[in-house]
Amino acid sequence: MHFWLMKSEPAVFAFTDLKQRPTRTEPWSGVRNYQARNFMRAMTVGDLALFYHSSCPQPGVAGIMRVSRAAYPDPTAWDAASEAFDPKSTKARPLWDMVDVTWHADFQTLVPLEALRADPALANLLVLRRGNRLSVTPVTTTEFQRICTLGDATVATARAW
DNA sequence: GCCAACGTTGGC
DNA sequence: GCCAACGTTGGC
Repeated sequence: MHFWLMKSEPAVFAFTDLKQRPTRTEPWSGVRNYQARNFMRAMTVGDLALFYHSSCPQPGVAGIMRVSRAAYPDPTAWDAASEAFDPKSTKARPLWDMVDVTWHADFQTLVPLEALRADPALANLLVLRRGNRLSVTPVTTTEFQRICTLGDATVATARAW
């Protein structure tokens, strides 16, 4: 069991969008960074991930999702019509992977970026590092639980630990 | 819109 | 393999 933080611009795909999907599940496509891809490859089904809203009026952690399918090839990479198209990736030799994520639990409140920064217990959180741009990062158990406390997550989350 | 930080690209 | 140029990210 590992914990992660995954960024998305809410104007493109928000936490509520995930919750409103018919199966509350979405493939996390479009990651085009090797380090982030490798983190996704390290994920296992059942891992929990914080859904982080970036590039928006209120950046912060919006809720919790669960990895529901391990890494598999990202088809948007070989779709010429996709913004995430990458000619270096082919069906025969896929370069980019994605995982499926499923809504897991809401927070009572969004945990704003400034609250993450203000918390001494989160001093080493990777997403707070200067200039960090990784869209997928690992989070320690302690950090994950701390952020859940800040967000006052529902009991469903507590049971999953 | 600005700009710092970082990853990627490509010439050499 | 170096490194400058470029593009992108993301907070402010």
